[in-house]
Amino acid sequence: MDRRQQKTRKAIFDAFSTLLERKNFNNITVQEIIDEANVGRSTFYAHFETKESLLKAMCIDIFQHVFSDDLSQESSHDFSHAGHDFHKELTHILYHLQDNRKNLKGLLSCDSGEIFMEYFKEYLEQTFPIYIKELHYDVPPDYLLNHFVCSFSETVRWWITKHEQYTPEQIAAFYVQCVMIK
Amino acid sequence: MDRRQQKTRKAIFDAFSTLLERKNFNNITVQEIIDEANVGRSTFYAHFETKESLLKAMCIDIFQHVFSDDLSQESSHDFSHAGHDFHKELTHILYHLQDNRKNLKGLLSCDSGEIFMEYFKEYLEQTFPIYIKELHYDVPPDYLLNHFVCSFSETVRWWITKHEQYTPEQIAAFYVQCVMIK
DNA sequence: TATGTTATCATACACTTTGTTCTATATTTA
DNA sequence: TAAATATAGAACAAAGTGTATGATAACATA
Repeated sequence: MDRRQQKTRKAIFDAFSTLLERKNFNNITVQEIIDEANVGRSTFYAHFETKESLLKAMCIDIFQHVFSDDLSQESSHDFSHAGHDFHKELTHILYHLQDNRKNLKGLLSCDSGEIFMEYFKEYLEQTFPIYIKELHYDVPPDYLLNHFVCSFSETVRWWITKHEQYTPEQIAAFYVQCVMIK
Repeated sequence: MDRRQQKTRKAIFDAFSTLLERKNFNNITVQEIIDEANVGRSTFYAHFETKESLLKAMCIDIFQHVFSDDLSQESSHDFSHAGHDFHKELTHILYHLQDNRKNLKGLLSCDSGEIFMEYFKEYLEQTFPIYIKELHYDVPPDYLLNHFVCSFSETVRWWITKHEQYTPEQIAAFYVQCVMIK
């Protein structure tokens, strides 16, 4: 990739991130991003079709780091250890998210929040099934998956936006305690 | 209230509802609402400041019906009956929501979904505490409340948008089973 | 019924934002 | 070095927003 493209892309990402700390996604204009990034108008549109494309690209960027080294490949998944592995995987994800908390606070603000959460859930829907497939609830399987996925993503939102004082381990413990019937 | 105002308000609400069935909130323009409602431009702005105000007004309208006759006033709240009352209250809310499912499907579509969900959660946050105050989890109280509220609102979204075949009783049962540790 | 009040309509308007197109310039790659 | 490519900057059309105006119609009330 051309160094110029890399620099431009980074400048736009950084500018977007800076703006997200100050204001809602919907109230940020392309012009502001351009000014903050110190980049030409046509240059921005050479990289991203719309403001939404930029948001999506940033989400994908974050999730690539969070879900790249997949713990589910590393550890055993006997039924007996399922709870323990699940807890480990969650903590792992939470640590990666904590590294991005500066960006996440902006992404989770009001309007862009829904978009971020949608992508987040997509990843979780791929990750969670192996951990909950052994559970026997009397509910439709896709309801159960939705419940686990939504509860966790909302836990993350609760943590990042309002309760940063807790550690990833604590957050994982809160979640598991509420969601796992013993 | 002037009959003309009532008629205009209803026309705008109906138009908005119709448009929400066809397209996302963010892609609906004020001009489209005006055309569909067959109402003058300045008339629209005499009623609502922005498109978002209209959305908010519609949400409030729905929730007024859903949460108006508050079951929590009617029934006993001994600890022993808490579970039963909670189930009854949930079913009651779900029936009201089912009556509005035509509007809700539109409101829950992508972009406006977040806004609807926010208001919905505000109401639930007022309704739920009495039902969960007796539960003793080792998690922060506001995390627990957030967990119950989010799980239920996401249950509603799951139901309205994708699984309308279930009855309110079934949905309430799914939720309670997943959320209540026995 | 007569009268003052108020909501509506239609139009026009200034303003903001968007996304495209163009050319000259600078940077990169081979 | 030469060809290819990314950028800056400006200009542009198009779409949407919210406001202001005066004429008309519907309303409430005495």
